[in-house]
Amino acid sequence: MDARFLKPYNPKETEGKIYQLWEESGFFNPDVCIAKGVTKPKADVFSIILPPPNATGVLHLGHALEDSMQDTMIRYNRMQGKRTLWLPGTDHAAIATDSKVTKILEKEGLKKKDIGREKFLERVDEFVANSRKTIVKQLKKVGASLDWSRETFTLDEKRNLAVRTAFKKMYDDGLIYRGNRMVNWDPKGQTVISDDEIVYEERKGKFYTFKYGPFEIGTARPETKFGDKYVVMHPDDKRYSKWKHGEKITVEWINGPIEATIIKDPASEMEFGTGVMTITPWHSHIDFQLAEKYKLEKEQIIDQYGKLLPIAKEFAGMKITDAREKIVEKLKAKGLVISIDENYVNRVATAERSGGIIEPQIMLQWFVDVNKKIPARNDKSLKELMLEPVQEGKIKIIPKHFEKVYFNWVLNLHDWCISRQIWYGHQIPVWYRSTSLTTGKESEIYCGMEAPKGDGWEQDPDTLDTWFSSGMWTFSTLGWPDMNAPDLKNFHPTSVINPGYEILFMWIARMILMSQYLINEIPFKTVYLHGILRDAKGQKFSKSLNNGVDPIEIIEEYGADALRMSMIVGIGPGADSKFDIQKVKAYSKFSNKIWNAARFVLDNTKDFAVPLDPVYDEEDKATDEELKNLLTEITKEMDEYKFYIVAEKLYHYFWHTFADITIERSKKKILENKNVDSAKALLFNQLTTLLKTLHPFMPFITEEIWQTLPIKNKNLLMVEKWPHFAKASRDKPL
RNA sequence: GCGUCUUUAGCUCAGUGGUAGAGCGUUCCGUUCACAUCGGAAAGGCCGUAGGUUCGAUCCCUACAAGACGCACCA
Repeated sequence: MDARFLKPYNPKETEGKIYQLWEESGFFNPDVCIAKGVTKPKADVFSIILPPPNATGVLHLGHALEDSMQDTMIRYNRMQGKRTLWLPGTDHAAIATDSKVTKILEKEGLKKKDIGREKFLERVDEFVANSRKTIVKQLKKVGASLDWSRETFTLDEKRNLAVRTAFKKMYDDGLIYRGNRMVNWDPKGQTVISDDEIVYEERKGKFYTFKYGPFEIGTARPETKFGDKYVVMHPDDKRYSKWKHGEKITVEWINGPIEATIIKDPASEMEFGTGVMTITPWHSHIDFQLAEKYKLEKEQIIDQYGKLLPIAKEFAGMKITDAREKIVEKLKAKGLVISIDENYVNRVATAERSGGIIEPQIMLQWFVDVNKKIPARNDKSLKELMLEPVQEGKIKIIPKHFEKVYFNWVLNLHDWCISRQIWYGHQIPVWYRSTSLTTGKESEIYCGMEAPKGDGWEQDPDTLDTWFSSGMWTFSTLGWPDMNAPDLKNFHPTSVINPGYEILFMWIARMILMSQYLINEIPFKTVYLHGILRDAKGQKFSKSLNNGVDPIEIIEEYGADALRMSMIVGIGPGADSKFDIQKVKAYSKFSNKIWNAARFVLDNTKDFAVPLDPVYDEEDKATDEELKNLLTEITKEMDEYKFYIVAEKLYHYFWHTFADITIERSKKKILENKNVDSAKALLFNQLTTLLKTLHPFMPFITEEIWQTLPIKNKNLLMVEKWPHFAKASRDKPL
């Protein structure tokens, strides 16, 4: 009897040692599994690319949830004899990392602009290297059986090549264009962001009604109104039927009289306010559309720092928040203020990362055209390429209702703004040269893998949206653009991707786009979405609430197996869940239960040679059948990704059938010396079967016990075969 | 405005076309040997509301209510 079994199960003593054992075996790497004969060279393939954690810091509990789920899938399929690859990596997370390091520098009293691009990037690299080390350590603690020999990074050399290759191809195909369009400018982060990086916040503000000539107009943003020389009303609005479209009137406005033009368009809702509005095409999406429609003039009012331009005359140079009240005061003095509603609730667009209030602006940026027909893809657009595989069922989203959500999003998709005015990221592979030294205007443009030959070329200083590179993640990690890379051939399309539903659009959709377009293949067959993990009160984990829980601390106290079970049992796909330490405690008790049951079985079967084909008495036979039936059931459920049910069933069977009934019954038999062989064989066989089936969920303790079992020529449990009783393929006990 | 999800025991959640389950919690009883990180037992739910389909609905359909979320708009 191993002395360790005389004490309660101690995960701390076990986990590090066991992980090392796994790592040294090399079995995380499917090639090693084949080389060592535990996997057949032509076995089916199962592959998952780890959603790369942002290289901005440490992993939180949500990651632990994701890692537990994926490791469970991976271990199950590895035990099914498949060529199984789980590939790790980290994401450079452009804006997130850039702003994080910027903040760190600020604390040191350093400004980004002062130290320059090169020095800044050095600092970021240093920071990221540390974060990545921490992340790897954490993933190992959870027991993640990731193939570390294939570890990648979205910003490393190979991925950089992939990104440039993709950009050039899209550029050459006319899918990437540069244009002056309405974009979301973040004055705080000093960069453009995509629609998906906006977070709307409800804020109480003021809503002003001003006198504008013969009309009354409403606005929440008086500071944008300087250039408003178009007044819009609904064509059917009888109140204004005397005014004609295109009619010009002179009105007294902020800085004196201006000539205003009447525009009749249904964009102005009759029910809203007075039914009349003025427009600011440079700083509003809808106004921009109207301006395009009627070929109206557009004037910039606010600069990129959120300050008013000379058009504001006496207010020029003022920040918008300061200017707002002063402008209202001036209008008041001129008798143009009709009313002010103090309780107006507005949804303010803010930048996800910096928190800055988005100022829509017309700017020259790079975009991906999602509607252009692509000859090489049967004239389908990127939008269609995104819809098709999901519609046709080639990609299955679990839970299914997210497919609807996905379609909805794709159908409403606008061109994707991919340029960012930050330094950290993939620099846009485009170079400009001005032929005329006097104007300094870019008149030559070159897109390529490397800088063009000749003098005077300057690379576009902008970097790409982080999702541009992560969109290529399933194949850039496997060797693309080398279409003959063995990993790409073997492991793509990947089997499953397992992110939270909140990045269905940002990431999943972009991966389908990139994969469909660049390699004409789906990126994954199944999207298994998980929900958001919240605290016990149902609040999101966040820094401001200071309700964070460190998964490593939980593991230190209760063990990785207990944490993993608590993250799996009863948490269905796409469902949010509350983290409760009680649940972890319950499964750490379960760990101990397994431990002690193993001790009992080992103790009572130590001098017993388990026959290959044991003869069971009647009740043991029934018990044996019961477990076989359970196995058939859970194997099916595992293949259907219902591991949240399987884990619970195994828990229940182990505790309330194996421990409470089978073990108790065996005690009686051994004591009375009746059918002892049957009892002992059953104990041993059921324990081994249960260890195998529990292994994907609780890898450490099951492996630890497995290591002490008296079985000849046994391998690591992680590469043992998942039991299939239907085929009557039994182990070879002593 | 368009759309999605949730509503089951005190709490957190599974689940099934034939009048319900788990974990934790509560109460009681027990336990010298695999395990006090234990065993046995009990209490506790007209499965959000109202209709419909059905021999029969918690499960399917419709409406409603409450809560959460997504998208668009917000002059």
